[in-house]
Amino acid sequence: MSATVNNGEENGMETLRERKKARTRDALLHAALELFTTKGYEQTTVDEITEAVDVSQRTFFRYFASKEEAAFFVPRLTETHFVEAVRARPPHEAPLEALRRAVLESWDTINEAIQQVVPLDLHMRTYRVIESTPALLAAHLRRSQELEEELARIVAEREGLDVDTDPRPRLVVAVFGGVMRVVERMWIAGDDLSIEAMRELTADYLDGVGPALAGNWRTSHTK
Amino acid sequence: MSATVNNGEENGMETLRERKKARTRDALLHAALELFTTKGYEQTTVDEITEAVDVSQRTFFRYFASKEEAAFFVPRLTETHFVEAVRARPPHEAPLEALRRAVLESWDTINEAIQQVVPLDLHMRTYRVIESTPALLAAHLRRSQELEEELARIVAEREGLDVDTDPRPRLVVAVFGGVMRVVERMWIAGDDLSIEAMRELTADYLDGVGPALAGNWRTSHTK
DNA sequence: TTGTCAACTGTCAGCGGCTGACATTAGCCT
DNA sequence: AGGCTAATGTCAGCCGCTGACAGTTGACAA
Repeated sequence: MSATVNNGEENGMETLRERKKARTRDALLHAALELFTTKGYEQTTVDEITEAVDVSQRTFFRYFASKEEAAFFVPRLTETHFVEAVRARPPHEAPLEALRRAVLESWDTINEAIQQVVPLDLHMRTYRVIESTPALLAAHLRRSQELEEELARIVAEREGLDVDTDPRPRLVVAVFGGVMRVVERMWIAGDDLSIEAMRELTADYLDGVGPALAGNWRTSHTK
Repeated sequence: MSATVNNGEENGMETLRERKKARTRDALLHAALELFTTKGYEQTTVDEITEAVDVSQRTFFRYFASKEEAAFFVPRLTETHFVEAVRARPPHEAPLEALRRAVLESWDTINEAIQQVVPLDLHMRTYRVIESTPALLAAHLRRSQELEEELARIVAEREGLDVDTDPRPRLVVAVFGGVMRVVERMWIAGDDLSIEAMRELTADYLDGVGPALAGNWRTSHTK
Protein backbone atom coordinates (compact mmCIF):
# COMPACT_ATOMS: atom_id res chain seq x y z
CA MET A 1 0.00 0.00 0.00
CA SER A 2 2.75 2.44 0.89
CA ALA A 3 4.82 4.18 -1.81
CA THR A 4 7.77 1.87 -1.16
CA VAL A 5 6.50 -0.99 -3.32
CA ASN A 6 7.95 -0.02 -6.66
CA ASN A 7 8.92 -3.48 -7.93
CA GLY A 8 8.07 -2.57 -11.47
CA GLU A 9 10.23 -0.79 -13.98
CA GLU A 10 8.86 2.74 -14.28
CA ASN A 11 10.97 4.87 -11.96
CA GLY A 12 14.47 5.75 -13.07
CA MET A 13 16.20 4.85 -9.81
CA GLU A 14 14.40 1.89 -8.26
CA THR A 15 16.02 -0.16 -5.59
CA LEU A 16 19.74 -0.44 -5.00
CA ARG A 17 19.78 -4.07 -6.00
CA GLU A 18 18.25 -3.36 -9.37
CA ARG A 19 20.58 -0.48 -9.99
CA LYS A 20 23.53 -2.72 -9.24
CA LYS A 21 22.16 -5.37 -11.54
CA ALA A 22 21.66 -2.90 -14.34
CA ARG A 23 25.18 -1.64 -13.82
CA THR A 24 26.82 -5.06 -14.13
CA ARG A 25 24.72 -5.89 -17.15
CA ASP A 26 25.74 -2.65 -18.79
CA ALA A 27 29.35 -3.20 -17.86
CA LEU A 28 29.27 -6.70 -19.32
CA LEU A 29 27.55 -5.49 -22.46
CA HIS A 30 29.99 -2.65 -23.00
CA ALA A 31 33.01 -4.78 -22.31
CA ALA A 32 31.73 -7.45 -24.65
CA LEU A 33 30.97 -5.11 -27.53
CA GLU A 34 34.21 -3.25 -27.05
CA LEU A 35 36.17 -6.46 -27.21
CA PHE A 36 34.15 -7.79 -30.13
CA THR A 37 34.80 -4.67 -32.15
CA THR A 38 38.48 -4.47 -31.33
CA LYS A 39 39.76 -8.03 -31.40
CA GLY A 40 36.88 -9.79 -33.09
CA TYR A 41 33.96 -11.88 -31.89
CA GLU A 42 35.50 -15.32 -32.19
CA GLN A 43 38.77 -14.14 -30.75
CA THR A 44 37.04 -12.83 -27.66
CA THR A 45 36.49 -15.36 -24.89
CA VAL A 46 33.81 -14.98 -22.27
CA ASP A 47 36.52 -15.15 -19.67
CA GLU A 48 38.10 -12.04 -21.10
CA ILE A 49 34.80 -10.21 -20.90
CA THR A 50 34.21 -11.18 -17.31
CA GLU A 51 37.77 -10.39 -16.34
CA ALA A 52 37.34 -6.90 -17.74
CA VAL A 53 34.30 -6.41 -15.52
CA ASP A 54 35.71 -8.47 -12.69
CA VAL A 55 32.88 -10.91 -12.24
CA SER A 56 32.80 -14.67 -12.56
CA GLN A 57 32.16 -16.32 -15.89
CA ARG A 58 29.01 -17.82 -14.47
CA THR A 59 27.61 -14.36 -13.90
CA PHE A 60 27.93 -13.51 -17.56
CA PHE A 61 25.74 -16.45 -18.49
CA ARG A 62 23.17 -15.37 -15.98
CA TYR A 63 22.75 -12.08 -17.80
CA PHE A 64 23.17 -13.39 -21.33
CA ALA A 65 22.06 -16.83 -22.41
CA SER A 66 25.04 -16.96 -24.73
CA LYS A 67 27.95 -14.97 -26.01
CA GLU A 68 25.84 -14.39 -29.10
CA GLU A 69 23.04 -12.82 -27.14
CA ALA A 70 25.35 -10.09 -25.94
CA ALA A 71 26.17 -9.17 -29.52
CA PHE A 72 22.49 -8.96 -30.41
CA PHE A 73 21.31 -7.09 -27.35
CA VAL A 74 20.94 -3.75 -29.11
CA PRO A 75 19.56 -5.12 -32.41
CA ARG A 76 16.83 -6.81 -30.36
CA LEU A 77 15.74 -3.42 -29.11
CA THR A 78 15.41 -2.00 -32.58
CA GLU A 79 13.23 -4.88 -33.78
CA THR A 80 10.52 -4.06 -31.31
CA HIS A 81 10.47 -0.47 -32.44
CA PHE A 82 10.10 -1.43 -36.05
CA VAL A 83 7.34 -3.96 -35.44
CA GLU A 84 5.46 -1.40 -33.40
CA ALA A 85 5.83 1.10 -36.21
CA VAL A 86 4.28 -1.38 -38.61
CA ARG A 87 1.41 -2.06 -36.23
CA ALA A 88 0.78 1.64 -35.95
CA ARG A 89 0.27 2.13 -39.68
CA PRO A 90 -3.25 3.07 -40.75
CA PRO A 91 -5.13 0.07 -42.16
CA HIS A 92 -5.96 1.73 -45.46
CA GLU A 93 -2.33 1.64 -46.61
CA ALA A 94 -1.35 -1.16 -48.95
CA PRO A 95 0.91 -3.74 -47.21
CA LEU A 96 4.12 -2.82 -48.97
CA GLU A 97 3.51 0.84 -48.44
CA ALA A 98 2.84 0.31 -44.75
CA LEU A 99 6.10 -1.59 -44.41
CA ARG A 100 7.97 1.04 -46.32
CA ARG A 101 6.70 3.95 -44.28
CA ALA A 102 7.27 2.03 -41.07
CA VAL A 103 10.98 1.55 -41.72
CA LEU A 104 11.55 5.03 -42.96
CA GLU A 105 9.88 6.62 -39.99
CA SER A 106 11.05 4.31 -37.23
CA TRP A 107 14.75 4.96 -37.57
CA ASP A 108 14.72 8.19 -35.63
CA THR A 109 12.99 6.59 -32.68
CA ILE A 110 15.27 3.62 -32.91
CA ASN A 111 18.50 5.56 -32.82
CA GLU A 112 17.23 7.49 -29.89
CA ALA A 113 16.52 4.27 -28.04
CA ILE A 114 19.90 2.84 -28.88
CA GLN A 115 21.82 5.76 -27.51
CA GLN A 116 20.25 5.24 -24.12
CA VAL A 117 22.05 1.94 -23.85
CA VAL A 118 25.17 2.14 -25.95
CA PRO A 119 27.08 4.86 -27.75
CA LEU A 120 25.86 4.95 -31.32
CA ASP A 121 29.35 4.60 -32.62
CA LEU A 122 29.91 1.35 -30.74
CA HIS A 123 26.65 0.03 -32.08
CA MET A 124 27.64 0.74 -35.66
CA ARG A 125 30.93 -1.01 -35.23
CA THR A 126 29.13 -3.94 -33.64
CA TYR A 127 26.89 -4.14 -36.65
CA ARG A 128 29.89 -4.42 -38.88
CA VAL A 129 31.18 -7.25 -36.72
CA ILE A 130 27.85 -9.01 -37.05
CA GLU A 131 27.88 -8.79 -40.82
CA SER A 132 31.44 -9.99 -41.09
CA THR A 133 31.32 -12.83 -38.57
CA PRO A 134 29.80 -15.96 -40.12
CA ALA A 135 28.27 -17.26 -36.91
CA LEU A 136 26.71 -13.90 -36.10
CA LEU A 137 25.53 -13.26 -39.63
CA ALA A 138 23.78 -16.62 -39.59
CA ALA A 139 22.04 -15.81 -36.33
CA HIS A 140 21.07 -12.43 -37.68
CA LEU A 141 19.48 -13.92 -40.77
CA ARG A 142 17.57 -16.45 -38.75
CA ARG A 143 16.21 -13.72 -36.56
CA SER A 144 15.24 -11.80 -39.68
CA GLN A 145 13.21 -14.74 -40.82
CA GLU A 146 11.43 -14.95 -37.49
CA LEU A 147 10.68 -11.27 -37.78
CA GLU A 148 9.30 -11.78 -41.27
CA GLU A 149 6.97 -14.43 -39.95
CA GLU A 150 5.68 -11.98 -37.37
CA LEU A 151 5.27 -9.28 -40.00
CA ALA A 152 3.43 -11.68 -42.30
CA ARG A 153 0.91 -12.32 -39.57
CA ILE A 154 0.46 -8.64 -38.95
CA VAL A 155 -0.08 -7.97 -42.64
CA ALA A 156 -2.49 -10.89 -42.91
CA GLU A 157 -4.50 -9.55 -40.03
CA ARG A 158 -4.59 -6.07 -41.50
CA GLU A 159 -6.06 -7.50 -44.69
CA GLY A 160 -8.27 -10.01 -42.96
CA LEU A 161 -6.52 -13.02 -44.46
CA ASP A 162 -5.25 -16.36 -43.24
CA VAL A 163 -1.45 -16.64 -43.46
CA ASP A 164 -1.55 -20.34 -44.11
CA THR A 165 -4.03 -20.20 -46.97
CA ASP A 166 -3.09 -17.05 -48.79
CA PRO A 167 0.61 -16.83 -49.64
CA ARG A 168 0.54 -13.12 -50.39
CA PRO A 169 1.32 -11.84 -46.89
CA ARG A 170 4.42 -14.00 -46.66
CA LEU A 171 5.39 -13.05 -50.19
CA VAL A 172 5.30 -9.28 -49.72
CA VAL A 173 7.14 -9.57 -46.47
CA ALA A 174 9.74 -11.87 -48.00
CA VAL A 175 10.32 -9.44 -50.84
CA PHE A 176 10.48 -6.55 -48.43
CA GLY A 177 12.90 -8.43 -46.21
CA GLY A 178 15.05 -9.35 -49.16
CA VAL A 179 15.33 -5.76 -50.26
CA MET A 180 16.08 -4.58 -46.74
CA ARG A 181 18.91 -7.04 -46.48
CA VAL A 182 20.41 -5.67 -49.66
CA VAL A 183 20.03 -2.19 -48.21
CA GLU A 184 21.78 -3.21 -45.00
CA ARG A 185 24.59 -4.80 -46.92
CA MET A 186 25.21 -1.85 -49.19
CA TRP A 187 24.83 0.67 -46.39
CA ILE A 188 27.35 -1.10 -44.19
CA ALA A 189 29.73 -1.49 -47.11
CA GLY A 190 29.51 2.19 -48.03
CA ASP A 191 31.16 5.00 -46.17
CA ASP A 192 28.18 7.20 -45.36
CA LEU A 193 26.72 5.63 -42.23
CA SER A 194 24.19 8.39 -41.60
CA ILE A 195 20.49 7.79 -41.18
CA GLU A 196 19.84 9.87 -44.24
CA ALA A 197 22.00 7.66 -46.41
CA MET A 198 20.15 4.64 -45.10
CA ARG A 199 16.81 6.26 -45.74
CA GLU A 200 17.74 7.19 -49.25
CA LEU A 201 19.01 3.71 -50.06
CA THR A 202 15.84 2.20 -48.71
CA ALA A 203 13.56 4.41 -50.75
CA ASP A 204 15.66 3.91 -53.86
CA TYR A 205 15.80 0.16 -53.64
CA LEU A 206 12.18 -0.31 -52.73
CA ASP A 207 11.25 1.79 -55.73
CA GLY A 208 13.69 -0.19 -57.81
CA VAL A 209 12.10 -3.56 -57.21
CA GLY A 210 9.33 -3.16 -59.74
CA PRO A 211 11.61 -2.17 -62.60
CA ALA A 212 14.17 -4.76 -61.59
CA LEU A 213 11.61 -7.53 -61.82
CA ALA A 214 10.35 -6.32 -65.19
CA GLY A 215 13.49 -7.39 -66.94
CA ASN A 216 13.74 -4.91 -69.77
CA TRP A 217 16.92 -3.58 -68.22
CA ARG A 218 18.51 -2.69 -71.50
CA THR A 219 15.94 0.00 -72.23
CA SER A 220 15.67 1.75 -68.86
CA HIS A 221 18.64 2.68 -66.74
CA THR A 222 18.06 3.54 -63.08
CA LYS A 223 20.92 5.85 -62.35
CA MET B 1 52.94 -42.85 -69.19
CA SER B 2 51.42 -46.23 -68.40
CA ALA B 3 47.71 -46.73 -67.82
CA THR B 4 48.23 -47.21 -64.09
CA VAL B 5 48.38 -43.54 -63.22
CA ASN B 6 44.73 -42.84 -62.53
CA ASN B 7 45.11 -40.43 -59.64
CA GLY B 8 42.10 -38.41 -60.74
CA GLU B 9 38.47 -39.12 -60.06
CA GLU B 10 37.05 -40.53 -63.29
CA ASN B 11 37.08 -44.30 -62.85
CA GLY B 12 34.48 -45.86 -60.58
CA MET B 13 36.84 -48.14 -58.65
CA GLU B 14 40.17 -46.39 -58.22
CA THR B 15 42.59 -47.54 -55.59
CA LEU B 16 41.71 -49.48 -52.47
CA ARG B 17 42.68 -46.61 -50.24
CA GLU B 18 40.29 -44.25 -51.92
CA ARG B 19 37.50 -46.78 -51.85
CA LYS B 20 37.99 -47.26 -48.14
CA LYS B 21 38.03 -43.54 -47.62
CA ALA B 22 34.81 -43.09 -49.53
CA ARG B 23 33.25 -45.90 -47.55
CA THR B 24 34.05 -44.41 -44.15
CA ARG B 25 32.88 -41.00 -45.26
CA ASP B 26 29.63 -42.51 -46.47
CA ALA B 27 29.26 -44.50 -43.30
CA LEU B 28 29.82 -41.41 -41.19
CA LEU B 29 27.40 -39.40 -43.28
CA HIS B 30 24.68 -42.00 -43.11
CA ALA B 31 25.12 -42.62 -39.41
CA ALA B 32 25.04 -38.87 -38.76
CA LEU B 33 21.91 -38.21 -40.80
CA GLU B 34 20.17 -41.25 -39.41
CA LEU B 35 20.87 -40.11 -35.88
CA PHE B 36 19.95 -36.49 -36.64
CA THR B 37 16.60 -37.53 -38.04
CA THR B 38 15.76 -39.95 -35.27
CA LYS B 39 16.95 -38.33 -32.06
CA GLY B 40 17.54 -34.79 -33.24
CA TYR B 41 20.60 -32.79 -34.24
CA GLU B 42 21.45 -31.22 -30.90
CA GLN B 43 20.79 -34.46 -29.07
CA THR B 44 23.27 -36.31 -31.24
CA THR B 45 26.88 -36.16 -30.13
CA VAL B 46 29.77 -36.66 -32.48
CA ASP B 47 30.90 -39.50 -30.26
CA GLU B 48 27.66 -41.33 -30.94
CA ILE B 49 28.18 -40.96 -34.66
CA THR B 50 31.73 -42.27 -34.54
CA GLU B 51 30.76 -45.12 -32.23
CA ALA B 52 28.13 -46.21 -34.74
CA VAL B 53 30.81 -46.36 -37.43
CA ASP B 54 33.52 -47.51 -35.05
CA VAL B 55 36.10 -44.85 -35.77
CA SER B 56 37.70 -42.30 -33.49
CA GLN B 57 36.10 -38.92 -32.96
CA ARG B 58 39.13 -37.31 -34.50
CA THR B 59 38.44 -39.12 -37.76
CA PHE B 60 34.99 -37.57 -38.00
CA PHE B 61 36.50 -34.11 -37.90
CA ARG B 62 38.93 -35.03 -40.61
CA TYR B 63 36.06 -35.77 -42.96
CA PHE B 64 33.76 -33.01 -41.81
CA ALA B 65 34.95 -29.67 -40.54
CA SER B 66 32.07 -29.61 -38.11
CA LYS B 67 29.01 -31.53 -37.07
CA GLU B 68 27.08 -28.96 -39.07
CA GLU B 69 28.92 -29.77 -42.26
CA ALA B 70 27.69 -33.33 -42.15
CA ALA B 71 24.10 -32.11 -42.06
CA PHE B 72 24.69 -29.90 -45.08
CA PHE B 73 26.64 -32.34 -47.17
CA VAL B 74 23.78 -33.15 -49.52
CA PRO B 75 22.35 -29.63 -49.77
CA ARG B 76 25.81 -28.48 -50.87
CA LEU B 77 25.59 -30.82 -53.83
CA THR B 78 22.27 -29.41 -54.96
CA GLU B 79 23.54 -25.85 -54.89
CA THR B 80 26.11 -26.54 -57.55
CA HIS B 81 23.50 -28.04 -59.80
CA PHE B 82 21.24 -25.05 -59.48
CA VAL B 83 23.98 -22.52 -60.10
CA GLU B 84 25.06 -24.43 -63.18
CA ALA B 85 21.48 -24.46 -64.41
CA VAL B 86 21.38 -20.68 -64.10
CA ARG B 87 24.66 -20.32 -65.94
CA ALA B 88 23.32 -22.48 -68.74
CA ARG B 89 20.33 -20.24 -69.41
CA PRO B 90 20.36 -18.44 -72.77
CA PRO B 91 21.40 -14.79 -72.40
CA HIS B 92 18.32 -13.38 -74.06
CA GLU B 93 16.07 -14.39 -71.15
CA ALA B 94 15.24 -11.70 -68.62
CA PRO B 95 17.01 -12.29 -65.28
CA LEU B 96 13.99 -13.32 -63.30
CA GLU B 97 12.84 -15.64 -66.03
CA ALA B 98 16.24 -17.25 -66.26
CA LEU B 99 16.23 -17.88 -62.52
CA ARG B 100 12.73 -19.24 -62.68
CA ARG B 101 13.40 -21.68 -65.46
CA ALA B 102 16.66 -22.74 -63.84
CA VAL B 103 14.99 -23.85 -60.61
CA LEU B 104 12.10 -25.53 -62.31
CA GLU B 105 14.28 -27.53 -64.62
CA SER B 106 17.15 -28.35 -62.28
CA TRP B 107 15.19 -30.36 -59.76
CA ASP B 108 15.15 -33.53 -61.75
CA THR B 109 18.91 -33.51 -62.19
CA ILE B 110 19.33 -32.63 -58.56
CA ASN B 111 17.24 -35.46 -57.21
CA GLU B 112 19.11 -37.85 -59.41
CA ALA B 113 22.39 -36.64 -58.00
CA ILE B 114 21.16 -36.88 -54.44
CA GLN B 115 20.13 -40.49 -54.74
CA GLN B 116 23.64 -41.47 -55.66
CA VAL B 117 24.77 -40.46 -52.20
CA VAL B 118 21.84 -40.83 -49.86
CA PRO B 119 18.38 -42.35 -50.04
CA LEU B 120 15.99 -39.61 -51.04
CA ASP B 121 13.80 -40.29 -48.05
CA LEU B 122 16.65 -39.71 -45.63
CA HIS B 123 17.46 -36.48 -47.38
CA MET B 124 13.91 -35.22 -47.02
CA ARG B 125 13.87 -36.00 -43.34
CA THR B 126 17.21 -34.27 -42.96
CA TYR B 127 15.78 -31.21 -44.59
CA ARG B 128 13.01 -31.14 -42.04
CA VAL B 129 15.61 -31.34 -39.30
CA ILE B 130 17.46 -28.41 -40.81
CA GLU B 131 14.36 -26.25 -40.93
CA SER B 132 13.38 -27.09 -37.38
CA THR B 133 16.78 -26.82 -35.73
CA PRO B 134 17.65 -23.18 -34.99
CA ALA B 135 21.39 -23.60 -35.39
CA LEU B 136 21.00 -25.42 -38.70
CA LEU B 137 18.36 -23.08 -40.02
CA ALA B 138 20.68 -20.17 -39.32
CA ALA B 139 23.51 -21.81 -41.20
CA HIS B 140 21.17 -22.61 -44.04
CA LEU B 141 20.06 -19.01 -44.37
CA ARG B 142 23.60 -17.74 -44.33
CA ARG B 143 24.52 -20.12 -47.09
CA SER B 144 21.49 -18.94 -49.02
CA GLN B 145 22.78 -15.41 -48.81
CA GLU B 146 26.16 -16.46 -50.10
CA LEU B 147 24.44 -18.19 -52.97
CA GLU B 148 22.46 -15.06 -53.70
CA GLU B 149 25.66 -13.11 -53.92
CA GLU B 150 26.98 -15.57 -56.47
CA LEU B 151 23.76 -15.42 -58.44
CA ALA B 152 23.81 -11.65 -58.40
CA ARG B 153 27.22 -11.68 -60.00
CA ILE B 154 26.08 -14.11 -62.64
CA VAL B 155 23.06 -11.99 -63.44
CA ALA B 156 25.17 -8.87 -63.55
CA GLU B 157 27.54 -10.47 -65.98
CA ARG B 158 24.71 -11.67 -68.18
CA GLU B 159 23.45 -8.12 -68.44
CA GLY B 160 26.88 -6.56 -68.62
CA LEU B 161 26.50 -4.61 -65.40
CA ASP B 162 28.60 -3.92 -62.33
CA VAL B 163 27.14 -5.47 -59.18
CA ASP B 164 28.47 -2.73 -56.96
CA THR B 165 27.08 0.13 -59.00
CA ASP B 166 23.76 -1.13 -60.20
CA PRO B 167 21.59 -2.56 -57.41
CA ARG B 168 19.23 -4.36 -59.76
CA PRO B 169 21.07 -7.70 -59.96
CA ARG B 170 21.12 -8.00 -56.19
CA LEU B 171 17.52 -6.89 -55.99
CA VAL B 172 16.09 -9.46 -58.39
CA VAL B 173 18.09 -12.19 -56.78
CA ALA B 174 17.03 -11.08 -53.30
CA VAL B 175 13.40 -11.10 -54.33
CA PHE B 176 13.81 -14.47 -56.00
CA GLY B 177 15.56 -15.85 -52.93
CA GLY B 178 12.88 -14.52 -50.65
CA VAL B 179 10.17 -16.20 -52.66
CA MET B 180 12.09 -19.46 -52.81
CA ARG B 181 12.43 -19.47 -49.06
CA VAL B 182 8.69 -19.10 -48.71
CA VAL B 183 8.29 -21.95 -51.16
CA GLU B 184 10.65 -24.16 -49.17
CA ARG B 185 8.86 -23.36 -45.96
CA MET B 186 5.40 -24.10 -47.27
CA TRP B 187 6.52 -27.20 -49.12
CA ILE B 188 8.18 -28.71 -46.08
CA ALA B 189 5.17 -27.82 -43.94
CA GLY B 190 2.74 -29.43 -46.38
CA ASP B 191 2.21 -33.14 -46.82
CA ASP B 192 2.92 -33.52 -50.52
CA LEU B 193 6.69 -33.75 -50.72
CA SER B 194 6.79 -34.62 -54.41
CA ILE B 195 8.81 -32.70 -56.96
CA GLU B 196 5.63 -31.80 -58.76
CA ALA B 197 4.17 -30.15 -55.68
CA MET B 198 7.37 -28.17 -55.28
CA ARG B 199 7.34 -27.14 -58.91
CA GLU B 200 3.74 -26.02 -58.72
CA LEU B 201 4.33 -24.00 -55.57
CA THR B 202 7.33 -22.32 -57.14
CA ALA B 203 5.50 -21.33 -60.29
CA ASP B 204 2.49 -20.13 -58.31
CA TYR B 205 4.44 -18.02 -55.90
CA LEU B 206 6.74 -16.51 -58.47
CA ASP B 207 3.70 -15.51 -60.47
CA GLY B 208 2.12 -14.21 -57.29
CA VAL B 209 4.83 -11.72 -56.50
CA GLY B 210 3.70 -9.04 -58.90
CA PRO B 211 0.10 -8.99 -57.72
CA ALA B 212 1.19 -9.28 -54.09
CA LEU B 213 3.34 -6.18 -54.41
CA ALA B 214 0.57 -4.22 -56.12
CA GLY B 215 -1.48 -4.01 -52.98
CA ASN B 216 -5.01 -3.88 -54.29
CA TRP B 217 -5.67 -7.22 -52.64
CA ARG B 218 -9.28 -6.54 -51.90
CA THR B 219 -10.21 -6.47 -55.58
CA SER B 220 -8.27 -9.47 -56.92
CA HIS B 221 -8.16 -12.82 -55.15
CA THR B 222 -5.47 -15.28 -56.19
CA LYS B 223 -7.11 -18.58 -55.41
C1' DT C 1 18.59 -2.41 14.81
C1' DT C 2 18.42 -6.73 14.00
C1' DG C 3 17.18 -11.01 12.10
C1' DT C 4 15.10 -13.51 8.34
C1' DC C 5 14.37 -14.31 3.64
C1' DA C 6 15.39 -13.97 -1.08
C1' DA C 7 18.27 -12.46 -4.72
C1' DC C 8 22.74 -12.28 -6.59
C1' DT C 9 27.21 -14.11 -7.10
C1' DG C 10 31.18 -17.30 -6.84
C1' DT C 11 33.18 -21.89 -7.09
C1' DC C 12 33.54 -26.30 -8.88
C1' DA C 13 32.85 -30.11 -11.74
C1' DG C 14 31.61 -31.67 -16.05
C1' DC C 15 29.81 -32.18 -21.01
C1' DG C 16 30.31 -31.47 -25.95
C1' DG C 17 32.42 -29.38 -30.09
C1' DC C 18 36.73 -28.77 -31.92
C1' DT C 19 42.06 -28.61 -32.61
C1' DG C 20 47.11 -29.50 -32.50
C1' DA C 21 50.77 -32.72 -31.77
C1' DC C 22 52.51 -37.07 -31.95
C1' DA C 23 52.42 -42.02 -32.39
C1' DT C 24 50.61 -46.03 -34.98
C1' DT C 25 48.63 -48.55 -38.70
C1' DA C 26 47.99 -49.77 -43.34
C1' DG C 27 47.86 -49.15 -48.41
C1' DC C 28 51.12 -47.93 -52.26
C1' DC C 29 55.01 -48.37 -55.18
C1' DT C 30 59.67 -49.86 -56.54
C1' DA D 1 60.51 -57.04 -48.84
C1' DG D 2 60.93 -52.52 -47.43
C1' DG D 3 60.58 -47.57 -47.55
C1' DC D 4 57.26 -43.79 -48.13
C1' DT D 5 53.06 -41.59 -47.15
C1' DA D 6 48.25 -41.26 -46.33
C1' DA D 7 44.82 -42.48 -42.90
C1' DT D 8 43.74 -43.30 -38.26
C1' DG D 9 44.15 -43.43 -33.23
C1' DT D 10 45.45 -41.30 -28.84
C1' DC D 11 46.00 -37.67 -25.78
C1' DA D 12 45.82 -33.21 -23.90
C1' DG D 13 43.62 -29.02 -23.94
C1' DC D 14 40.68 -24.70 -25.13
C1' DC D 15 36.18 -22.70 -25.12
C1' DG D 16 31.15 -22.24 -24.68
C1' DC D 17 27.84 -23.52 -21.65
C1' DT D 18 25.25 -25.80 -17.54
C1' DG D 19 23.84 -27.78 -13.00
C1' DA D 20 24.59 -27.91 -8.15
C1' DC D 21 25.93 -26.02 -4.04
C1' DA D 22 27.62 -22.54 -1.01
C1' DG D 23 28.53 -17.81 0.38
C1' DT D 24 27.35 -12.96 0.29
C1' DT D 25 24.49 -8.98 0.27
C1' DG D 26 20.45 -6.13 -0.24
C1' DA D 27 15.24 -5.93 1.18
C1' DC D 28 11.84 -5.81 4.50
C1' DA D 29 9.44 -6.67 8.84
C1' DA D 30 9.43 -7.09 13.65
